[in-house]
Amino acid sequence: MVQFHDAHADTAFAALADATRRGVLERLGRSDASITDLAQSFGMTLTGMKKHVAVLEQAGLVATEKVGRVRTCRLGASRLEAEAAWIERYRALWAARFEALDAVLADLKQNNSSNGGHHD
Amino acid sequence: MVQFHDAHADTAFAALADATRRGVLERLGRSDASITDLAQSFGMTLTGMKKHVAVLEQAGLVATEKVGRVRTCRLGASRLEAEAAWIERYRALWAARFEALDAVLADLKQNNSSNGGHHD
DNA sequence: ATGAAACTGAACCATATGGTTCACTATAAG
DNA sequence: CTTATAGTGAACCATATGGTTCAGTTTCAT
Repeated sequence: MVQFHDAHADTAFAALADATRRGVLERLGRSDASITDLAQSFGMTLTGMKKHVAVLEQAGLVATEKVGRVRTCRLGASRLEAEAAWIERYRALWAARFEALDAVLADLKQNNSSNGGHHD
Repeated sequence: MVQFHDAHADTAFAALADATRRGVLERLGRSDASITDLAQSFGMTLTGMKKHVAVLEQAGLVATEKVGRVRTCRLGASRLEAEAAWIERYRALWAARFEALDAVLADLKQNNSSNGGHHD
């Protein structure tokens, strides 16, 4: 029962798992924008876009502030650092596994001509 | 209408957006495992685990091979390279935005008074 | 040949997701 | 004061997701 539940990774990756939301991040990378701006850019209703923004905000990827009647969205203070760190950690796992595989392959190549060596 | 639809990013991030699936990746980082192994480790039915593995396989994060009656799962050939690249690209966007913010703040500090504090 | 083990597939269930419309509030602008 | 603009919230809808059970199928061991 390993289980290790990381709620932040859940919400962050879920937020990134949608093309519209990734598009919003890219858009906000160019300049801040209102909900209306975003809704229009991505051809959807205000309400729909507001939900996407809420998801991104929940994940800490976007920050918003309402002044007057317009809510302005910008990239969140939490840069993608946590997510990048997560991915890097797993890339290390991959590397380790594939190094092991490489070792096995090298070994096979060595014993190849001599006898019928068998591994794992 | 920016839209830019990247189907691979969709499936990859969606695959990562689940704690059980991330746990499976970690588990496979230690050693290959059968569906039964994984199901037991995570306290769920064979069928349930098989679905998770299917999702990971679809995303290219896991590869499986069935020999005899047991299907062995290992980390996929697609290391998290695409995902890491994606994230790095966006971290660049973040950096650009925050550099702009820094410039604004620096400007403010200039015009403020001769004695300045600090930011960030 | 019998039976257990490992997987597979279909059907089902509850909840989440991505989107809509409609009614409403709050702020600008005339 | 009146009206248009920007956003909000509730209700709804279709589909996807994460899980289950149950009924196979194949393979391995007796």
